[in-house]
Amino acid sequence: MPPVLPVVFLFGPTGVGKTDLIENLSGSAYEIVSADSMQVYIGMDIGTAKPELSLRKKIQHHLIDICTPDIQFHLGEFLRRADKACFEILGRGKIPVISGGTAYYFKHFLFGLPNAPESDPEIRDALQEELNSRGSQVLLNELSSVDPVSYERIAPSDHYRIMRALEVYRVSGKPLSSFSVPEVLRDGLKPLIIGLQRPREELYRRINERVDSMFRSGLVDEITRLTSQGYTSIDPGMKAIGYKEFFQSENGSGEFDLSLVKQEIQKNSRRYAKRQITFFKAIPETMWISPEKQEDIMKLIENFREENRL
RNA sequence: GCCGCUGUAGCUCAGUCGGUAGAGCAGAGGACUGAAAAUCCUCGUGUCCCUGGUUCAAUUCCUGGCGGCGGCA
Repeated sequence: MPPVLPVVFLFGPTGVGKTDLIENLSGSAYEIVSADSMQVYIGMDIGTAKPELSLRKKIQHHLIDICTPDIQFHLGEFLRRADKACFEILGRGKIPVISGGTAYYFKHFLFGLPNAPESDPEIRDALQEELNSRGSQVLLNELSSVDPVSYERIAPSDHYRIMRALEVYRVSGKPLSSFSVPEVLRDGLKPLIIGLQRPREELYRRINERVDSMFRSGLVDEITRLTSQGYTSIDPGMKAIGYKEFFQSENGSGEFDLSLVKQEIQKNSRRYAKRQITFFKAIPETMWISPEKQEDIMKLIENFREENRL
């Protein structure tokens, strides 16, 4: 019998108002497990809209500031740490609240890891090198002979997934398509899934305003500090929205057109929010609700906690 | 005031040797097998500025207006 794991999901697109809701949760009854692939990085505070230290003091947060931006954080690491954190929180007699915007992490927290082997950086680099020097057709040909099922499934222009499929084959000797994808909830999981949504227009307005306020709070200083620490566009953390745009717009002399950078960050954030919404919609048993309905949401969470009293 | 250029999708513009039109961006929908803030797929009807004329037919040619931009005064 696996241990029972009651857990609250609180997710929604960037800028929807997750943090504001968490402000209302009691730190003696709940702890937060962040499901955010970028807030894990130390020193990236403003651009990732990390919760304030004061909030993190009021209610314990996990999986924030756990590695430096040169490290590639990934799904497997998230699941290991999130599971561990959740059980520890339960051990303290509290309910874990997984909150964030990385939909992929939520999905696999529910269903578990895919069975395919984890990535191998050396093979991945080698594949990238082959792609650059020989072109995608060579990789496509290889994929069609080694894993025709994936070849059919993956768009020819989706180099990212082509490389992943070849990587799996080179690592394991078996095609990616031979590995099954979990389709039922993990044993013992008892989730309350709350999805936050707002009218699109309102969400975009909030995103634009939040990017403005990031600049007022010193986003440029943050980037300057990170680059002076030696981080460059190739570091995994620097691929985040709010950071990569600075590298892209740099005109060689170390100068950037700030208003252009800001516009790009706003645009990329809006598009990201849209992709998040699409992904979240596919997560089953989600109760969609407006973050304005704070009382209702709190009641849902409190009731869930009552039902799962240890 | 005169001369030249210009007015087409939310924005920037292309185009129709006369048969009511199409790109990029913005935007919308979707996918997602250990990088996911990644990666990829699909989606374009709008008084073609207004007016009159020529014509079977005008957004396209012509007249006259009204905007905009540039130059000369």
